[in-house]
Amino acid sequence: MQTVDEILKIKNVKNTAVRTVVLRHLLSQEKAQSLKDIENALIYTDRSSIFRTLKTFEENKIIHSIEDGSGMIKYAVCAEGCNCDPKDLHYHFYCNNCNKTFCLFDVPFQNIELPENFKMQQANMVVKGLCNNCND
Amino acid sequence: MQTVDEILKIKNVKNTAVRTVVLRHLLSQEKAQSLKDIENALIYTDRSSIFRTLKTFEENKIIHSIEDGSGMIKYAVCAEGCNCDPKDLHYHFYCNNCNKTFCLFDVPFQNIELPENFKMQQANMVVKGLCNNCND
DNA sequence: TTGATCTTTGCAATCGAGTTGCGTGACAAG
DNA sequence: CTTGTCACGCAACTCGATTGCAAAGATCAA
Repeated sequence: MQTVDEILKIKNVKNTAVRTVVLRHLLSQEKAQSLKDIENALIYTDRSSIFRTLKTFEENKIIHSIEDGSGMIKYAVCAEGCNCDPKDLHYHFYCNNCNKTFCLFDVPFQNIELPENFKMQQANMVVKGLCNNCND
Repeated sequence: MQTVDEILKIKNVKNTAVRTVVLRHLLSQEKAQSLKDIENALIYTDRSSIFRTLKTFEENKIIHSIEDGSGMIKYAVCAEGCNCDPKDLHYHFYCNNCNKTFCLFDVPFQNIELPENFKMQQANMVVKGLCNNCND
């Protein structure tokens, strides 16, 4: 696992106090985090600062965002070497019971045969159901 | 194509003035519609009435909702015989240029191998890119 | 038909996630 | 030291989604 400093350096993003704590928090979580999640975890950091930090991270492909249908955008750290190209896509899983969102890096992402003359640039794939903790 | 009356009857939803115009509008569009789209099209119908109508339609599986990342939930009429089960799932396509959302009923939806003990109940699959009109 | 009851509708208000404007302070270049 | 750029925190705002409430309409039993 790369460190906060290494990631920021590789992605050419200047290191600041807020960026460090936000990225450290994201790395420490196994589930994708919403702005509110981060806000609640980092009570001394302002919401708008976290917001702008997330935008910066997303622009620089440090994190990617997921629309899981919860009404809040979730963010997760990109895998090493990810460029957020179609080839880097992966499925997400949203648990209807515990409301957590996982990146399914290990589930193969198959090619989708689009209709004539449609071009894929990105995708947001969310499978919903029960996660291993909630599925009895 | 089924008529508005037939669909409401099959799905056991009482026919009312608002329901008729909303469903008729949805049927007439080839793209998924947001609440605002419908509001703009049906200028004599109140937003909250449309909103509650959409909720009713969704509960009764007349329509399904799509989170395409535009920030607005889009709605489209379910295909005939759809029960909104995993087997009825299909991909959606969001055009980054014209901001329209299509149901890709003809694109086969493959089984996804979830990790051990994860259970799929629904899915929200959105491919983003350029549609046939916008892809030069 | 009448009255009781339940549902639908329209209006206005509220909620909440996301976003922006602005002033301050830190840091860097010259 | 001066100047410029950038990050930060605070407060305000935007806008789609949602709800409370009362009036209008539908339903049903007598």
